[in-house]
Amino acid sequence: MKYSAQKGTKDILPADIFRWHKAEKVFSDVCHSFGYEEIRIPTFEQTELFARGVGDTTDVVTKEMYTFNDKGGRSITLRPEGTAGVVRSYIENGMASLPSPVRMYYNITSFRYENVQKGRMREFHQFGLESFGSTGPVIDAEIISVADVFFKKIGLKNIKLRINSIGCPACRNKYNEMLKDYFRPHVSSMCEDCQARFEKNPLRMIDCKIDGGKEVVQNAPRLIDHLCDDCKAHFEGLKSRLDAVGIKYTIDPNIVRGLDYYTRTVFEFVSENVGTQGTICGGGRYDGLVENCGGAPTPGIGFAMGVERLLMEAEAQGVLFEKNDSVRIYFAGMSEAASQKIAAICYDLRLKGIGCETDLMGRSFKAQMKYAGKSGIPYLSVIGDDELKSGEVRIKCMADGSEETVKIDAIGEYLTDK
RNA sequence: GUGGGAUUAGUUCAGCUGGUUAGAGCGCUAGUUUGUGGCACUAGAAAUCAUGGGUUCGAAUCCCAUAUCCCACCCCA
Repeated sequence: MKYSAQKGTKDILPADIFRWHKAEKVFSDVCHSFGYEEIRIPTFEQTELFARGVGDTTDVVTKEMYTFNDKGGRSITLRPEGTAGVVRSYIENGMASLPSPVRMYYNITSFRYENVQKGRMREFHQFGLESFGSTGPVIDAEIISVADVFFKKIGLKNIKLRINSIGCPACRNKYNEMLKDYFRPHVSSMCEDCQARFEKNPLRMIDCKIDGGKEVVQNAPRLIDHLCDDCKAHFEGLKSRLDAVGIKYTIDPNIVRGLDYYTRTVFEFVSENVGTQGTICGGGRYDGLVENCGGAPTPGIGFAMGVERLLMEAEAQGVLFEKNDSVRIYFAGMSEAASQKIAAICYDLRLKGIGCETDLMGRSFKAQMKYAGKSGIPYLSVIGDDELKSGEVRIKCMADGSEETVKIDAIGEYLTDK
């Protein structure tokens, strides 16, 4: 039997892991610099939470969830995103009593049963963050700047920020009615999807790929022009805050977001190298979500970033990720006695936090040298009877071939100074 | 759920219109005589040619189905 990784899943191999470590480090550092602390939530939750939180009419919930009954008869779902779980945790752990805003970031895998394509997997990784308790546009702008700073720190260029406001339930309902009135005479001439959208979610008709080019669609009233006064003020506040910091953006009235919980601010960071799945990071405000999940009315906002997409973009842009070689020195042994001494030396060095390697294959001296050369380990030392007798070794710098003599007890210090 | 392209050693690929023991580069292991590497040379291991059927005297090669991979629709990170 030949086993293979399941459709839509991928191994992250040792040869590539340094890129992930780097991205994770930068993300957590940036989040910490804004005062966010990490939260780790479970991989699965009760199905109901996602149906409630993400919205039971969304594609994610209706056709993309990994749902099963466990042996106790509970309906379990592998998280399709992180927000619902964080919200659950916020409520369950009484975080409302913590100083506001409560800010958390996370690094998780998510699961969606979808057809695979470029930048889209069934198990994928997300960096995300959530902030609870603040209504003002100040936090909206700050969330966006976390992502912006992160992209700069990673070294990505030309990631475009697009923002929009989809209003509060009040202005959105009013707008939906307006849209329906507008489209009603034209529905019959539109695509099947749009005919379905007309009843369920007319907002979506605006960014339809098929009918999008039609004059009727292009001239349709835009939500951004029909916000209530409060929502309008909020959006203006966000823009002026972004301007103040110098973050560039474009207003894209077509950003809708497919998760039901969003209100007011929605945004995306988009690239052109990830195929048609260009959204590297997407997020927005969700003022009704905590209450909807059983908590006290609490405003919230957050984003999620697709790590695979992020790394793909980094690769496409030729961003360099440094790989720090943790193994500093290779010891080649000339005899059994030498190799026993080497084992003791290595043990000591590792206690001191210095990485080292020696032969594990029973190789000849020559073959050990070959391995040392190919492995890229920066320093080399040969230990044989002479060294055992003298208590001194010669340490060779592989890059330039220079050698220095060092007492065996002082190898650690020698390497630390380098 | 719907389309298009692909699937041959660990990996990247050859294998022409069906014809004996399926090849190469890279990688891997060992050696090129015993105290200094990456190179070079030599040898070796490694493939039920994605899986299951079918056509044929004969299939990696032709046909069908399934799976997986890549890309796209939809949707999202």
